[in-house]
Parts: sequence; C-alpha cells; structure tokens
Amino acid sequence: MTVKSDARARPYHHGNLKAALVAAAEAVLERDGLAGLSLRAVAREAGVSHAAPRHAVGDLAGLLAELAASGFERLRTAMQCAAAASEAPLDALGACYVRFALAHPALFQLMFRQERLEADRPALVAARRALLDTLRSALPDGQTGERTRAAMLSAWAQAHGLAMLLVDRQLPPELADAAVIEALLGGVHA
Amino acid sequence: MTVKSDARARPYHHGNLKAALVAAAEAVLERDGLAGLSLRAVAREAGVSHAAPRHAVGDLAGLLAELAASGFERLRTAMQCAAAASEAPLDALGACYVRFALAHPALFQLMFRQERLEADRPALVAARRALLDTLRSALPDGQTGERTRAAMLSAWAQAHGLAMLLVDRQLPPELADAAVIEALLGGVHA
DNA sequence: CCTCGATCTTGACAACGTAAACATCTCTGT
DNA sequence: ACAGAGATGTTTACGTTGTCAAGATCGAGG
Repeated sequence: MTVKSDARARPYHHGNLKAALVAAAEAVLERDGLAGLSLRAVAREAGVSHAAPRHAVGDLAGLLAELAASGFERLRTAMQCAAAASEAPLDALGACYVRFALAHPALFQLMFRQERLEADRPALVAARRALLDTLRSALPDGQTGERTRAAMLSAWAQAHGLAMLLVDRQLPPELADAAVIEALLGGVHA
Repeated sequence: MTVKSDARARPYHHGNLKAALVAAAEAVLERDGLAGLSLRAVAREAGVSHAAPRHAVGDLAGLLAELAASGFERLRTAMQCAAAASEAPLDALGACYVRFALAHPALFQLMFRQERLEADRPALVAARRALLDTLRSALPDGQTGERTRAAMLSAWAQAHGLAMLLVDRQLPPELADAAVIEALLGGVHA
C-alpha cells in the first residue's frame, strides 16, 4: 500500500530504529534535561510504541550507552582538533573539554555519571577508550612517567571539575565570573 | 495502652520522623547507592508507611535536600579541621575534599548533582552557604582580588574534578594509580 | 505463493511519587 | 476534666516508568 518508491515514507518497519532512537533521545535530552529522559518519552519522540526500543537497544541502559557513546565520539573529534591547532596542548584540551560541557550540559552529565549509565556496555567502553587513545597520542611524545601522568591527571581533574561545577550550577556568583573562569582556562602562562 | 514510661517504646506518633527519615535515607544510600534511594524504600527502612514522609519532609526533593544538607554540614566540619591544622590550607582542603568523597561516594554524588536535587531548597542553600563561609574564613586574610578568586576556583575545580572522576570510576587504571593521585594531593611543593 | 523470522504493537505487571480520605494521637482552652 | 482542633500516620487510589509476554505486520527466501 505505502508506495515503495517514496523515499521519505517510513521504511515499512521504520528502518533503523536504533539511530532514530538515539537522535530522539538527544532531542529529549536537550529539551527536557536528564530528568526527563525516559525510555517511553524517547519512544514517543520517535513516534513508535513504548516497547519498540526493546528490539533496537535492549533496555534503557542500552539506549543511554549508545547516546553517551555518541557523545564521547563527538568530544573526541572536538578535542582532536583543539590539540592539533595549539602549541599548549594541555590548556587547549581543557578549554575544549569545558566548552563541550557548556554546549551540551545534559549530555555531558549523562556521559560521566555512574548511576544511570552501565559502565561496561561495549559501545561505551569502546568510545571511552577511543577518546583516551586520542588524548594520549595528542600529548607530547608518548611519555608514561609518573611525572607525566600526574600532569595529565591534574589537567583532566581541573577541566572536569570546572565543567561539572558549572554544569551543576554549584559555583557562587563571585566564582562563576567569566573573567575568573577565563583566567583559569587561558592558562598559567598568561 | 502502650506503657508511657517505657522510654524505648516508639514515641506514640513515632517521635520526630524527619530525623529518622534522614538517617534511614543515609542507610539506604550507603547500602544501595544513589539509584536505590527512593521515598518508599526510605519509608520501609524507617518502618513507616510509604506516605508517611509527606508530612515530615514534604516530598522526595525535600528529603534529598535534608540529606544533602547534612552532608554539606559534615563536609564543612571536616574541612574546618583540615584548614586549621595545616600551613598550606589550599592543599589540605583539597585533600580533605577528596577524602570525604571517597568516604561517602553516594552522598557526595547526591550533594553535587543538579538533577535529583532541587537547588533552591532552604535547607540546602543554608548548608551550602555555611560551607562557603567557612572556606572563605579559612583562606589567608579575606582577599577578594581576581587573582585570589582564580586560585580558589582552580583549587576547588581540581579537587572536585578528581573526586568526581574517582567516584564515577572514570579514570583508567594507569591514572587511578595511588601514587599519581597522592602526587596530586600532596601538593606542588613536595 | 507462502511460510519464516525479524520487527513493531498491544496488554500486562510491579515499583515509583504523589494526592486525598480516613484514623489516631497530642494538646490546649475552658 | 474533657471536648474539639490540629498534627501525624495509614490506607487507598491514580498516573508514570521499565520490563516482559503474546500477538500482529512486514520483508525476504524457498
């Protein structure tokens, strides 16, 4: 009945639901935040029945893992560019990290929170490892000394903490000042 | 009927449910983590009906606000001691912050996450402000220059980021190494 | 053409937060 | 002393969520 040659007709069994669900989930996430991100809401957004996601992504944890993995992938490409275009990679990476968090607050929260995510989903561990590999290769040489690792952890912790404090609106006004934050992101060598 | 002079008899209408609920909530939190913390589970833990919390704490957000506020209060006293007993207050405060997060992971997550908490509950804003006041008074003099604020934000972000990354188990094994973390907490002046 | 398997829908269930009606206990005014 | 009033818990109920089982629908291969 539905004309087969119409490309925009929904592909009979809806085509690839998985991608559609991830897209719908991101739409819900940006509209209603993390609290409004439910499996049924995503199904509604995608225009399918509430149990349709079962065959596509398994369960809620599966959908969230896919969504977070796509977030890690995007963060990876963003930081790849930032590292290549700067002479102070650590600072540039930190700034890029924080910028990403501010651009996609709910997604950032989802990606790094343990409670709603199941940390050992394959899609997640792959995306996380890809990001880490990119970071390692972007750093000066491939040093693995304790000194280097401490510096890397320090930079990551600083960027992550600032991002989380900003996204969670935990900073008092005097500290959330743009100038102060810029001073932190701009780097120590200013 | 119930003998009035028996001190251990439940105080007729259960005494002060609010404190009992907060205590029960913390027990549930430590046993089942943030994901298992539901109003009904807390009511069960406290031995009252599932709708009893309504009169004591209003709703779920009210209970979580009380619980988080008690967490902020405990963090405040811990950091107060740490600051007084050290000559490098910023480092000592950071170490204390991270130690608190590791000692009470679920509580720490609850305290600093925006989604489940309602940020403007009176109990919460009071506890948060008390913590900030304590920190301010613990810092050298009462300097308010942009330089000082940037240093304060930097230290906080680093401690917060490290704590969150640890609590959320986001660090790869090579960075979660105890020596590396100690190097970060021990301070730059080692 | 017609069956098979993948895919989606429907219906159901338990657990959750919240609300209203009801019960029970404490307290206060006279 | 005692009756009403108000605070404090319980019961019942409703809508939402995640998950499961059974049925419907469609594409593809024999």
